[in-house]
Amino acid sequence: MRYANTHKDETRKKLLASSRAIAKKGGFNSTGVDALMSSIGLTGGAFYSHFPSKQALFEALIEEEMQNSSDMLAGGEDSPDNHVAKCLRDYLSTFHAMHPEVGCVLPTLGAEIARAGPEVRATVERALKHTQKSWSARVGDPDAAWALIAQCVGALVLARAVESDKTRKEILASSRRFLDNAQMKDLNKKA
Amino acid sequence: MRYANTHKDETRKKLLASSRAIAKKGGFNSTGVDALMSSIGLTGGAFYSHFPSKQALFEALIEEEMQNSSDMLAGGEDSPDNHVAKCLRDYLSTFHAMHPEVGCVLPTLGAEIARAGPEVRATVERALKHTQKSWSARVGDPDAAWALIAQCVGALVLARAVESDKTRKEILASSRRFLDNAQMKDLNKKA
DNA sequence: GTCTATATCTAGATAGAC
DNA sequence: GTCTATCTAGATATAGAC
Repeated sequence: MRYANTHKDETRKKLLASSRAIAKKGGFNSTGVDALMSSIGLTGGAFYSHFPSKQALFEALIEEEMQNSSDMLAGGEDSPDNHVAKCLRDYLSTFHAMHPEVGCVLPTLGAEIARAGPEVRATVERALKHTQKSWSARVGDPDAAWALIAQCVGALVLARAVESDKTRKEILASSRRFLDNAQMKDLNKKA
Repeated sequence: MRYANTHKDETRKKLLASSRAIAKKGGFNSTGVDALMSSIGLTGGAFYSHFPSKQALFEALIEEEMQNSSDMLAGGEDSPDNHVAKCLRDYLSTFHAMHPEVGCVLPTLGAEIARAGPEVRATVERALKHTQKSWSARVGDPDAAWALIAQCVGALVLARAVESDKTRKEILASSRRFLDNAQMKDLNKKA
């Protein structure tokens, strides 16, 4: 063979990594296969050795993204008591708002997910429920767990939709303070 | 003239109304000018008698949408004390989640707004601040006002991103209960 | 596995007839 | 103001050479 055993895997990994960033920044539909491939130094035609269609890439991409987010947010058994508070602080940061390419998929691709097929949405649902369950155990309130997730996603959407830095920061800070004031098991311990 | 004085205005109105629904349902970028025009019984070429570009339509559309939402959510001086609670109940309804075409723009087009120019985002910012100010006065807490808006938008994104009706309803109900339990001036009065 | 070339389709936008 | 026809550009996807 002209290429090493690991070559295909590595290309696929690079393609996924690069596509995730590009799609989160500019939208998935709005980005062409050529652009995705040239971002890893290849041409458009080579794409179809890795995925049967652009849609298949979307599915793989969302699965990977949700897996990552959900693992990070849910946290392990060894996570500190203030794990949720830490997640909220990071999620609701200016850095996150300013860098969609390395952030959560939901604020950027949520609408495209909503329009996607049942398999994609089932993947998203599984991951969300995983986070919600974990947070529910930590904060001692299943409703609050869903509400925290919603609050985070919504605040990011708003923060990115406004024009001024001032308002952006205000939205994020207000969300953080609001959640800090909510009485939940571990939220009031210092992050 | 071959067309009545009011003809152009009416066509423009119909175009805007139809485009709003279509864009909120399927995304703005993903929908072509031909589709928008044929939805009001015209052909693509006629579009450019009403807007200089597709982007100009987007700007007009977002402005109109945000104006409507913001007027509705902010409410007049004669609004009842439980105005905010009523808004939350309607916003966080299954009906809203199932009918993006007649709902708020932010959950569906928030990401596209984030990628748009400064003018569009400034419009959005103005409208959001209007709602926030009004709600802040009503609930007596500026942070809570931003948080409520974020919670609403985020919950809708999540509700539409999941696959099962059960989880969708759970997310919306949890958000409603969480906000009901938050102690704010008018939130605990029956909606 | 990747390349170039290409087929096919759809997009935004313009020109000129009516 | 709207139509048809068309230009140009970009998209997804395939074919065959290397």
